[in-house]
Amino acid sequence: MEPLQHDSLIPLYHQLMERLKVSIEKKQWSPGDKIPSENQLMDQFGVSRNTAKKAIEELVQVGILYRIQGKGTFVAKPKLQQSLMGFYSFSKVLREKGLNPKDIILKIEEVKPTAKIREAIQLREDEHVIEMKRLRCANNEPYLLETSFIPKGVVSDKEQLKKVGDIS
Amino acid sequence: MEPLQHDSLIPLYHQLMERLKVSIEKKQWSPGDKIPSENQLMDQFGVSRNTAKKAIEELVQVGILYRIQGKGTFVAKPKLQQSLMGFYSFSKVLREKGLNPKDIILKIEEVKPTAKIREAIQLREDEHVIEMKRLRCANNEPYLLETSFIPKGVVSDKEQLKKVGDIS
DNA sequence: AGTTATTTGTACGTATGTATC
DNA sequence: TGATACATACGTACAAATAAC
Repeated sequence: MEPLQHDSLIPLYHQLMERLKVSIEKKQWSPGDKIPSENQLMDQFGVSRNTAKKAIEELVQVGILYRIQGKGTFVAKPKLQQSLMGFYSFSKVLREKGLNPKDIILKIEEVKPTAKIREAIQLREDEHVIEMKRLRCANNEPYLLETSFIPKGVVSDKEQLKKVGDIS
Repeated sequence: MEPLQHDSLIPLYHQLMERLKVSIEKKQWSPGDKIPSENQLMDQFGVSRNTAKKAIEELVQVGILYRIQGKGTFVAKPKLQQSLMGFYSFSKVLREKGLNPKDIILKIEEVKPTAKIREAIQLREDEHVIEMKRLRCANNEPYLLETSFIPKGVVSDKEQLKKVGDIS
């Protein structure tokens, strides 16, 4: 492993961040795997613990890693999987902004898609979709009425979707 | 101003974060205002510069503050205004996750809402809505067909919405 | 059950670089 | 030029959670 460039214009923590990111993308570590501890990164890359920590925290921030005090730092689930969760979690963003959001699910049922919908969403003929109508609220004020057609393959069943809807 | 509790279970940077947040919510500072520098916060609250910085960075993270090197730290635009941008920027989240999202707007026009929609979204009788049909894609794969009815008051006109749609 | 080692979390101090004024 | 403010980076110490013995 080549050393980091301590005289570079690019901050050390950023260089380290990239190294870690690459290692994950190259599948050197898999989701759930423990990556080296801060102390180990210190030795391996010749940086201070603070710098190692900062690099890790950046990656935690973007959802690539997660940390458990006393245990270690681990590779998070792949981006796609995460973002599929995020698809239905607009309100999570709102909550992070302190907006106390609430989505009221008006309708949620499996339907046979019309030809038009099937074409738009590129489904096979036999695939079903779930239709969900949601009234999206922030601070108890509705702001958006939304109808979504979700390929059934994306979520295993209605219950799961409902659950996602709740936490979303 | 009461001092922070250095012996509390709640971390200092978290306490300071709350103080700053409250000051902003109480309108002691307005959007665009400069808040005290790290050094000033050090003196005012009796914490180290690192701790002051950490508190600020947390608030930057959630979009309450923003910083400009050499100038200072400033209060960001109100949350609601920000989140209204976020309403139509699912894809921003996806891009942050590296998913190269693209929303194809299939339809976008001003319509008279049906009574049902008007009731759901709590509109006055004379208010119009914008109907938007979007095909949401990630990595060139469509995953969701969405119909939204957006109160006209939320966005000034179709052009603005389209713009938001583009960057979203 | 208790002790120790490991790992992350918090907090301090210091120094230097970079951008703005 | 100098003063101010944020950015990066080092070091240190102790606390808290976990795991292993």
